[in-house]
Amino acid sequence: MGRGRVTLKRIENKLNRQITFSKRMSGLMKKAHEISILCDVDVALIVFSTEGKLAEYATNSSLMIMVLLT
Amino acid sequence: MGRGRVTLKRIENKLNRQITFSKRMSGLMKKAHEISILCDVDVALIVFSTEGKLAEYATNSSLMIMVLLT
DNA sequence: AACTATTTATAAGA
DNA sequence: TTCTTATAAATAGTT
Repeated sequence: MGRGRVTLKRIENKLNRQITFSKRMSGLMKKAHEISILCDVDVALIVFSTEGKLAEYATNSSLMIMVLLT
Repeated sequence: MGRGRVTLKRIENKLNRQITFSKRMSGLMKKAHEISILCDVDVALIVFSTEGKLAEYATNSSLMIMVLLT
């Protein structure tokens, strides 16, 4: 997407990696939300690094899973 | 996307709902894989309905979580 | 299961 | 670092 092709390889520059993470995480959560509504499913999504948990998304009914993992 | 706009509402037709689930689940797992590589993070993604678990995706290091939930 | 017209996501740029 | 925009990518409807 965007101005160039994606190369599936760790982004070495830390700032660029953080920027990409922030943008893509929004996209991923939006997609997760959409599939949950459109297809009437529950979704639990957890993203973490060695630093700890970075982000999470969960529909109501899968909240229990998130609690277990928090 | 595609030939029409998305309306964020449960797809009532069961076949269409299953088709959309299949298409979007592929997309979601691809995106999850991409962010894990590009941003060097671990991702766990679980999708289920009242029928049971439908799909899952997890990077190596978050496999433990998936095992807990299986 | 393929195709493609279009919408949507996003990499760079400002 | 929020906003823009050119372009890549996802996908809704179709076959």
